Amino acid sequence: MRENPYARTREDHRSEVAEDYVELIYRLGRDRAEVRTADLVEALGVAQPTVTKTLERLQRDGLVNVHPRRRIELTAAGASLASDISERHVLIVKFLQAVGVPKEVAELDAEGIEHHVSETTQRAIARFVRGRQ
Amino acid sequence: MRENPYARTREDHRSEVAEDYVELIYRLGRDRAEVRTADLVEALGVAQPTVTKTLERLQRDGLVNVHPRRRIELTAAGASLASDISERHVLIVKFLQAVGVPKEVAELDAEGIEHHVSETTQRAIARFVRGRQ
DNA sequence: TGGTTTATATAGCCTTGGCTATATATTCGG
DNA sequence: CCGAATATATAGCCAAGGCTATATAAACCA
Ligand SMILES: [Mn+2]
Ligand SMILES: [Mn+2]
Ligand SMILES: [Mn+2]
Ligand SMILES: [Mn+2]
Repeated sequence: MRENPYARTREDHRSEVAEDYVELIYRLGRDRAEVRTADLVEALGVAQPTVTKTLERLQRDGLVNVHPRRRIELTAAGASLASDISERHVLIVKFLQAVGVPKEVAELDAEGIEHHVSETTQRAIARFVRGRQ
Repeated sequence: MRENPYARTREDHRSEVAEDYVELIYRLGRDRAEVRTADLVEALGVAQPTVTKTLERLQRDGLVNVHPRRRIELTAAGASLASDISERHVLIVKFLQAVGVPKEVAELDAEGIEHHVSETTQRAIARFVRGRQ
């Protein structure tokens, strides 16, 4: 029996916030000495209690360790997820740019698209991007 | 000041369920004499009360007219939105197929991706797809 | 036509992910 | 080192979009 596309999309969305948070923590961690709640508030554009509460869920799910009123760290699982989604993000931006989308717009769209690209599609895109360098 | 990609994605998601419902009602309406709740339940893979409640929201927002215990119709606004999103859906499937994604997988991924493709990107994709026919 | 089956509505519950207001802890400058 | 400023935590609210259980209406058919 054929998979239901709407169910797939709903499923994608259940991991979306987690993916964005760990990717962001991962990326910020390369610049700063440590990543703090305020950094995420700034980057995500949501209210501070939203970040605090979301981090609790991510901790519950084993993706981050939060040292209260101090820094936020990725667990091994969190770092692994972050590096996967980060790679996918970069690839999608390149892909969109390759077909003529301006970088700025590609970045905006990729932030949403990245959560809906299957393994199979990711491989096809990677081949395509490689093939035109 | 540069737009926040996370805010854009959150905004996209606020119209996503509406887009899928009207697109589906539109598409089903071409086969069947009339579209009923049960048809949406089947296609979406959610429980029946979920569809009933969602239709109430869509009616509140002026996208559908629900004749209780009878058929569901699109308003002019609903039909217009449906035709836009339907066109985008078809284009994305073609685009993915053009870079080597199997049709089945393209359909699955497109159902999520379609909600995150900007006007600018849609135009670029359309040019690309046209250019290789 | 009446009884059974099927479809829809209604009640009530849950989690996620938003928000504001405010309390409390940490940090920084004088 | 203390007070002000800043950052974080906590309380409490809300809407969306899921769910199950059950009541009721509509459709079918013997
Ligand atoms: Mn994202
Ligand atoms: Mn999405
Ligand atoms: Mn969709
Ligand atoms: Mn679609």
